[in-house]
Amino acid sequence: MSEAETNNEYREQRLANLAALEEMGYPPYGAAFERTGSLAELRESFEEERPVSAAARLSTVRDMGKSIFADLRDGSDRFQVYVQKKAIGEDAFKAFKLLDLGDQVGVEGELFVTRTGEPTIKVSKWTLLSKAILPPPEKFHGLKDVEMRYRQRYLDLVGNPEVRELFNKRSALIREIRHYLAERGFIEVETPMLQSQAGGAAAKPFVTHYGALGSDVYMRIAPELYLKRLLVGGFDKVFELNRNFRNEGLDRTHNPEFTMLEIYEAFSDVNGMRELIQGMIIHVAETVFGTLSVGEGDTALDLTPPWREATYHELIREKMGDDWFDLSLEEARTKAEASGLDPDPAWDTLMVTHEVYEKTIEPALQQPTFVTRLPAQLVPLAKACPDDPSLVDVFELVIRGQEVAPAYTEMNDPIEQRRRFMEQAGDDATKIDQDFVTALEHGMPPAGGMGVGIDRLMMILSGAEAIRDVILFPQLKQKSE
RNA sequence: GGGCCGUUAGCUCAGUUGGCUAGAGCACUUGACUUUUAAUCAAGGGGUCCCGGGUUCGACCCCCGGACGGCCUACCA
Repeated sequence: MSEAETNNEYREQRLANLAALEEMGYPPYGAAFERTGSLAELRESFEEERPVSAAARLSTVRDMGKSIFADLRDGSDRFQVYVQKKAIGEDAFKAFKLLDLGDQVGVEGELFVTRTGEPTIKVSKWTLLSKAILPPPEKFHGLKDVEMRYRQRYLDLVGNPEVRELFNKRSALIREIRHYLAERGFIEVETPMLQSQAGGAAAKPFVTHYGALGSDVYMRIAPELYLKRLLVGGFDKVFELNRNFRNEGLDRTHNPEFTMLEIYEAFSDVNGMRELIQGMIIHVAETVFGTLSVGEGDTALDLTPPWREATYHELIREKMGDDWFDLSLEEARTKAEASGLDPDPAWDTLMVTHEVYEKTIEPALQQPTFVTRLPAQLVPLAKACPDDPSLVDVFELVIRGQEVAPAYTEMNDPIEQRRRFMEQAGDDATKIDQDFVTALEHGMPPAGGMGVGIDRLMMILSGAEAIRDVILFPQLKQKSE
């Protein structure tokens, strides 16, 4: 798609207009331009006969012969300008007619209200700021082609104001999260994205090569093991809000690079994390979206606290019957199959149970739910429940069927941690992060920790159906010739 | 990775049981118009019907292969 190179009538016409404007003394790519404010600010502070200047993209033109109405559009609003031949002179008027939709222009003039009640700038002088050589997308329907919307997101943003609004909200959400955590004494840190061991989760990493060291390095799949090192170092409230990379499939809820917030608090535990995340999500819902309810009808979401809390076992029993955990493997498998699942013959009871959870229970948890006390085998970096060593002291916050935030009372026993790593790595000591275990051996305080998928949180709060709708430039395949 | 669906003008979309010059709206060009706002009116130009191959007297349409996208599915702490 090299349409910039395509010779089409639009481009040629616009280049001809550019040349003509240049000839008339309008350099096509102007310099800084002093504006009274954004178009939204002009509208808010409207006052008749006030002299103002504005700069924005030309979005529609209504040519009446000796006068022209045109709309300017910027990231904030639309505003009408009125250009009169008599007012700006014959040459400037003639030149204005050489403008094309999409051109960036600056105008100076006086505010007034038209006969039909439209706030308008009566232009006394105009400046060309940037000539658009390619035409904008269709003005009424906007840009629909999803592929172009993602590949040329700038066109999506120009043509579809609701998209721009969504990304404004994403920015506000991130700002409010940082604000919320800073207010509670957390400091933001930056830990390596290039790691020699990709730890902290169990996903396939991207591998790249570091030439100067002559060795392969991995893009991080999680910052967890570095943040915990900082707990050892005495930072007692830390968070990192940045990208993780996972070399896995691409679908409606997965992008290979995604934004993760990880939070660790020394001397706290999973209960502290529960208070923190509930308060944080309510805070951003209120400040950014102005409401604790999202959507309507069957899928309406209500974030009013307190949120439901249920143990993993309770949810399983609720769905599969009180006797589920007394069943033999065969009986469990049969019952799972009766629920429409297809358990792998090699699986044990734990795996069959987890399949039931992931396929039938989690997706059905519409309202915010803290799922607690998960089987220890599923979570190697969490501490066991004091009353039951087969369970870990964790929660997974599920909203709208999606896992938004897993939180743990963190494992800080170096001996137990090494044992679990070895188990996970199939006893291959080269695959475990020895430096991390060494850090634990120096003594990590008891702590609560949590990861929050920011893209998914954004999807939930905005009602977006696909992760690529909340990521400015989602991963797409490269076009090959 | 597998299945289904889609790709027609710059954009948004019609359409053809396989037929002769492939349509509309916006956009563009020319003309008219000093309060319009998806301005209006008149005239006009614009197409590799995603790409490659096949069948056919004839393919945008049917068949095979491919690219890209969407949905579902699989994988994914």
